[in-house]
Amino acid sequence: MATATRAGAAVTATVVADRIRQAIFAGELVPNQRLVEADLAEMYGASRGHVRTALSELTVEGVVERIQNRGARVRSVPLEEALEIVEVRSALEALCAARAAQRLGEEEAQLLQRIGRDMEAAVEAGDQSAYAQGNTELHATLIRLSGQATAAATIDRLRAQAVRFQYRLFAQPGRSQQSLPEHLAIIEAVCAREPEAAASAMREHLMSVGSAIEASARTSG
Amino acid sequence: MATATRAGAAVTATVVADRIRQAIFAGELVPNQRLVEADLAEMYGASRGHVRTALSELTVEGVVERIQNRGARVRSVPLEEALEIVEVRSALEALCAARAAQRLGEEEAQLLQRIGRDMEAAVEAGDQSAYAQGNTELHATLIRLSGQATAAATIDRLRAQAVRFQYRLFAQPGRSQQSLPEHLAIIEAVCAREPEAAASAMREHLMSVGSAIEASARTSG
DNA sequence: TGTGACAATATTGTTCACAATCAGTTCCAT
DNA sequence: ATGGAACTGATTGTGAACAATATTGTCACA
Repeated sequence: MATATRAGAAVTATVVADRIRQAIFAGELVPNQRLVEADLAEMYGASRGHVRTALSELTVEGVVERIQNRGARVRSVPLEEALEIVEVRSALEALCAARAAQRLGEEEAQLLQRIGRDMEAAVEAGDQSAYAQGNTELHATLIRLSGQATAAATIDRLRAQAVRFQYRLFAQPGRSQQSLPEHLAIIEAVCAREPEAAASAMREHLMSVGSAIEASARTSG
Repeated sequence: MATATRAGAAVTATVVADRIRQAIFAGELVPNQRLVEADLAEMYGASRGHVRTALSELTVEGVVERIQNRGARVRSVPLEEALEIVEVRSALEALCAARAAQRLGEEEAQLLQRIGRDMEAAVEAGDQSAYAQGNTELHATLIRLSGQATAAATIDRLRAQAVRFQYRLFAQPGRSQQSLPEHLAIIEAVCAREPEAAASAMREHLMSVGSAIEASARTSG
């Protein structure tokens, strides 16, 4: 159980919302888990009112589900919706990849290539954690380089919703071997400043992610 | 000033949020207009607490802006961001158009063609309002036929943010003449069950919308 | 006339107590 | 034993009171 924050600190609704989001992301709060207002208030050292508005905000974001008079729980995203989310992400990240290819400077190109080499090394060394980190870094970097703040915010929210399925993916054996070439293809296309090719490569990669999620869910329940 | 809702009715936070959203959409609340909690509470017959959480939710959605201790106001979306929104919509609606083309039944095809004829007739008759209605119906129908609930929700939210710019667009003389063929091209591609062509046509159309918004904003302020 | 300090007002932020509701349990009549 | 009505404990929903903060208005003084 987490220790309460030091007394007297202003724990506003936004802070509570961040903590809960983070806890869901870290797997400390699992889907369908009940979120009792009083418990959260004590846990984070906030008033119940703040917890309440935090839960309202998280409901709008789609990570929490509320039922009248029955409280809030971590929303359980069904497989079907997770696949939809991947499709939407595919469209948006393809846009970002294309824009990144258009705006790419020499320095940024080297950064992307460095990330590619790290991922390659991680696969060779069999270091899953390093590979996962490289994956996150690559996607985040491309989104950042695209300069599309709106797309970035949208993607962030969608990812937060489907976080459960992301985890399963990296646990899948042989997954990194399959996705590495896809990632390298994206990097290559972006560094070649070819927007169309970059978008294609990203779409192809996320289509493969979708298939992997589906396969993983169908077998492991 | 609007009359208060009948006393005793349960005016929950969600209802207040809907009303405010609607008021912004209808242009009754303009960008940068201050949203004083007590006023809204009286106007909608809700308690201040409900108004407060409604404002929190709308802030998350991006239609309202809040500053600590200084209250809420209707967020003024800058041109730059509006153009970003159009780009993101372009990516998402292209996805929807493609999916709609894949899933299209005979009945739905006839519906689309009917909408197309209506829009054509509206342009010939010079009926701006009918054309705008057809435009809304076409986009909404394609999104619905795509079966992509996630994309639909995302597009809805984005449109709510940029509503101010939509208005200007229809006021622009000759705008319908330009966009009609784009709309017809979308309908044709979808009815031909060609996903790629449908996506292309939609992208092209929204690119044109982007240009028109930019032109309109640069000249009129 | 302009400027700064100060007071008055308006508005938002926070907490708390109480009402409403629900799930589970007990108990009674059949 | 079984179905259902009433009870109980836990939890959420609601509104109002109070505190904190920003904005506006006032006035003395240079």
